[in-house]
Amino acid sequence: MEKIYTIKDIAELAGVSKGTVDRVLHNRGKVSEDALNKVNEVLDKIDYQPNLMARSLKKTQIYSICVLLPDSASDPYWQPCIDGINEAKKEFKSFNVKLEVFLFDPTSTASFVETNQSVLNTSPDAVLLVPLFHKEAIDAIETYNSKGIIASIFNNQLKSSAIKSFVGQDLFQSGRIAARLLELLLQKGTIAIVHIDEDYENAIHMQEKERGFRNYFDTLEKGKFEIKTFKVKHPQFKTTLKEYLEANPAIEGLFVTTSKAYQVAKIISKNPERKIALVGYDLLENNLEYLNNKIIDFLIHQNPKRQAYLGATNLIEHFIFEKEISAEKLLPIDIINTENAKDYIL
Amino acid sequence: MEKIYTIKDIAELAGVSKGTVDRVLHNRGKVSEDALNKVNEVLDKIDYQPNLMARSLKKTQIYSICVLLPDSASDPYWQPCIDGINEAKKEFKSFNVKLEVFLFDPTSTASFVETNQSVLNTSPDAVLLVPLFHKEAIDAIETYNSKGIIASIFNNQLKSSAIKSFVGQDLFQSGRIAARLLELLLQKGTIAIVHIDEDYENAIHMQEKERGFRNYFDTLEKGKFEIKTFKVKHPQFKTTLKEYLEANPAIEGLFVTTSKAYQVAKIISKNPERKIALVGYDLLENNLEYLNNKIIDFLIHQNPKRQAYLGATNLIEHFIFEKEISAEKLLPIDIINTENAKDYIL
DNA sequence: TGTTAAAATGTGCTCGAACACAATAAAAAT
DNA sequence: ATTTTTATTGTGTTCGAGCACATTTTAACA
Repeated sequence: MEKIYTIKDIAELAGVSKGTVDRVLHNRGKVSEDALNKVNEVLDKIDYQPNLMARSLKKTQIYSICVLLPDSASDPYWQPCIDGINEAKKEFKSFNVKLEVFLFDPTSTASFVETNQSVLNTSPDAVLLVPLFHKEAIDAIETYNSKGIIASIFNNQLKSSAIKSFVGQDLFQSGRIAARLLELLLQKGTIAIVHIDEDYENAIHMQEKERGFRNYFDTLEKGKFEIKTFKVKHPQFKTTLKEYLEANPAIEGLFVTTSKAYQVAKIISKNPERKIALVGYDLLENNLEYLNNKIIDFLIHQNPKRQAYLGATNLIEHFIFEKEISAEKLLPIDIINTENAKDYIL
Repeated sequence: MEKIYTIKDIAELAGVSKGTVDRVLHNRGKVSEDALNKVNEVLDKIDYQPNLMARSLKKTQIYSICVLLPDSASDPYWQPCIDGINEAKKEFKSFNVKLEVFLFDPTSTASFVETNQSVLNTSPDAVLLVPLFHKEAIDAIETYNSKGIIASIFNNQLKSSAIKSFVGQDLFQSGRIAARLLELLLQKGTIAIVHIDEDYENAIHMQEKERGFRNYFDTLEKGKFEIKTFKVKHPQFKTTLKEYLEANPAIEGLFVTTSKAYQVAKIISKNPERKIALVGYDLLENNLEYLNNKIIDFLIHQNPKRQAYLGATNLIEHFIFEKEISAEKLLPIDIINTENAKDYIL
């Protein structure tokens, strides 16, 4: 148990007043070289840890953090994010931080831009956002940056020097995991990657997952597996997938790169004689239902709640504990089957 | 943004002094009925949240928590626990808590008893321990309890009214997960549950895992799987398992209930013509090696680091934030394969 | 040498809760 | 009615950091 030093202790050891120590610690200047040396000598010798209670008690400034994410009314995937933010809120409610959530419509670029404008008008100290629209997100982040507002992102990776922090998963690896699972389920055969509900060109996450998935099979003994790709957007989805499967009777496995595996499961389950292995993403209620029916074999958990929570706490702790903002935090990629699913929902 | 009330605010609203408010809040008595009513009326109306910074700044009492766990020199499984404790230590170093680790020899009951005695001599405020020896653990916990020392456990479940908190996993469910994985790997056939390195009678975790494992297959269509059990303690282990497998050529899958799957993998790998599916526990380096060689198909992660961390923070937050101690915290049971293993190690 | 400006240093208050102690009011005893 | 006892209420200090302001020291100039 080492002694805990206070500013007063340091002042006494250095033979100066606590005002001077304070000036040295925050290098506010107005300190003679002589005094500076005396204080630094003491600081080198001891390990001074400022008392954070005292600091945050004194500081009256309230740090404001805005969180921008898609409205879960449009896509239930986002609900856990709000829960994660609320958890962070609760945990740090005693501190001088204000967390405010702004929702935008994930189907509308305009809504995203507008919401960013609203956030900008509150001139917060930091913004945590889901960069759903590539170009617009970059624009928004650069605007924040130019105004001295810290910008962090989560869920979707995005390369920009204006971004201070990213929380998410390694999507390439995520694709490899799906591949490994389908390998175990099938041993050999034809598998289709199914991209639904989003534009392939705009959805980097789909591309990365596909890359990882194919990469895994490329390193395997050749000839065992054949990998196809199937892309389709929502409205026409049902009939097209049905036709696609009928046209490709060799397909024994599907990898759905979005959280919409339940839609695929619905179609598969109509033809129970044809057994098709199915791996998808996210613990939506619809997905869990088909997981329990064993139509879906595995789900990969992207842990949106934890992503949001960590994104928020990373910023909060930066402000109140002066912690370094970690540039990248990759979450473990959880494999979910019928038996461990319930542990992850809460 | 609701207003944050202070004791001074309450005093003004109730028309009394802050000393009186303080006496009401901590019901230290010496308050007239009239004053009590006035203060309570205000308290009912507003949501008073004491400023924890101010409180812990004033309080000079240092809470002491002792952590008792097996020495990782005897079993590398325990190393992550120490890491978890250190993480908790670091996170709360500014607060008035002292975390002290005491190690015991997991192979020696006497060592466990002695270490508990040492802990008792420091008369801590709380103890967090791994109750490796059933009877002795109960005794120790009751002693702590009688002296007003809070006792929490992690890793191994133990039923006793003297225990304030348990952090761990649902071991029955854990067995079911292993079962589900082996079902997927084999479709049908003979599987053996392998209990090694510990006394089956004293190791409740083994029994629970076996129960869960068998329970899963009991609910399946009969006749597809046959489940056997194989128990052996360390020294004679190698030859006996080898003989057992030769005597039972039908066995196509093994479920190892301890962290020693690598020992089984070593034997299996000597005979590559015979393909045996293998599921075990814990991300020890030896296990990971065989996982990457695809001798081990899946590992189940018990997350000892997080168990220790949560056990510790649960107690810490009880002391400094007056949080309720949660009686039971069951961690998710992570499924690990070649592709997501590295995310869980850190 | 005296005066003024500038630089350096020290002092004292604040944040909110906790608690010791002083002050006041009410009740009891003379 | 006055003193003493007891019950109730209020005041003031502390914790450590941060910062405004007062004070002292040193340098610059007339």
